[in-house]
Amino acid sequence: MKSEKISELTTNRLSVYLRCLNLLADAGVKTISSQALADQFNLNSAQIRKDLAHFGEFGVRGVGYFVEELRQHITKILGLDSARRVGIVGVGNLGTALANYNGFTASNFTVVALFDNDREKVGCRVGRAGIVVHDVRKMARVVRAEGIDVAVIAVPARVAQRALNQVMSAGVKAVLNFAPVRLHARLDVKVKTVDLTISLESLSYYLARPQITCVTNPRSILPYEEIAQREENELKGEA
Amino acid sequence: MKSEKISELTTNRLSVYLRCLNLLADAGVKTISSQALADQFNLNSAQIRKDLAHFGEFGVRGVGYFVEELRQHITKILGLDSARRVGIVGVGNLGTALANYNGFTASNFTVVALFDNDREKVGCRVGRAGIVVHDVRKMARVVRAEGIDVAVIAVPARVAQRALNQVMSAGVKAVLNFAPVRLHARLDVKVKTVDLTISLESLSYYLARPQITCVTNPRSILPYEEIAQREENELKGEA
DNA sequence: CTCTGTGAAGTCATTCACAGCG
DNA sequence: CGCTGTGAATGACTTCACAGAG
Repeated sequence: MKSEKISELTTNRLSVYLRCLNLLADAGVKTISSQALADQFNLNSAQIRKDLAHFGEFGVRGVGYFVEELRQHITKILGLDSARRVGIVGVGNLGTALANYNGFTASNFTVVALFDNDREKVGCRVGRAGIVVHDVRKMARVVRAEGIDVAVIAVPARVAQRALNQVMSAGVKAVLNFAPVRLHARLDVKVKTVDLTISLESLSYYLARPQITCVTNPRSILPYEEIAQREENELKGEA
Repeated sequence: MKSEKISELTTNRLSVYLRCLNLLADAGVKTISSQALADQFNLNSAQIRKDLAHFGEFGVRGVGYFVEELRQHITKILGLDSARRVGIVGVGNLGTALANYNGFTASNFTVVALFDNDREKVGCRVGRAGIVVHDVRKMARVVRAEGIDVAVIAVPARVAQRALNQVMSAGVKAVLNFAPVRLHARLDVKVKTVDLTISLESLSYYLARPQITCVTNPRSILPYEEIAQREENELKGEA
């Protein structure tokens, strides 16, 4: 394992590889070549080999990679072998939806606490799991008591920086932000923003220019057409 | 307006500039230089000038850009001057949260229909606006009747490709996908995926390596420290 | 022979630096 | 002067292409 800097593009792809390897392992596939893996998502095989090479030599020449082994390596690289405890700040529509979201579990994340500044909401229990809503002002205490590693910011843009500041004061080092603002964080705190406004407006740009051939998802015409045909046959009674 | 290909990185930034210009306009600011704009989000001023130059010469040398004028230009470039009608496929936690999401409105998007394959849900009305849930098999008809431009896929990963195929059959050309899978789309259909799993796992990677200095948000130490101080003073009764 | 790991080449994106307009 | 618009330089990421392991 060399200790150079790994770009976010690489870690994002590792996550994609892992997802695929989990499926392959479930399907009982034992080995896979970088080329076969690359074919799954229109990627270059050298890219995959380079991404993995940052962390060691996992492959066997002439064979490829052992699925189960590589799966475990990437799981460890991404830190998904140890459980993470999540706190969600903001119990609105989004915060509530995220509290119920199952996708966290597969990645070894568990939502253990919710925070809101609305007196009405504090003390309530939310969702299937009945997670309790704490007062934001008690954040530092709850973060310590519950061992929270990761915060999710699901408050209005107006108060997102304030929420982040509280989260940072409480000692949380990793934050997933859904508010459509650029937040200022300490250098030792990792903030990742999911900005729906940017995604939507960027879509709108392409919608306004139907002549532009889609840049994302190139080379994916052939496999689709087949699937589409099959699906369309399943639709009965629609013109 | 030159007709070269505009990268998604550029359209994403345009969306960020627009957000900032809207705030400036509200604050009564009349003109702004690329440098002042760049300072707002740790960006290079040449980057901003280049981004804008793709679409025309909007600036005035020695002065900068007129806020209101540039705001209108970018709004038009992103196609946000004409209203967009959105259909959401999948009325689970996420679909419901999105149906109630206010952020759409600011970008001139309106959610006009929901779709689900669950008989229990079809016919129900969801959220404040009481948007009706249609059977997915009626999608083509509803898309035509309601003039839907944009689809949001909020179904489980397992059935996301099927949902996309139905959406494409119905003639929708722009899709925002929340399912954690790589979807295959026709070349004339723009799909933008928001993958929470990737975001989370990528965060996990940095969490597993506290020694790594955060790569995103560089150069933003000084302004934060002040704000943090102010905020922390607001927190009474917390250690 | 096949498929990895990797330097070298290529492509795309950002930043520099400055001519030239207002 | 100050600030835009832009070629030229740099840097980041991807792909090529091949030596060498199994």
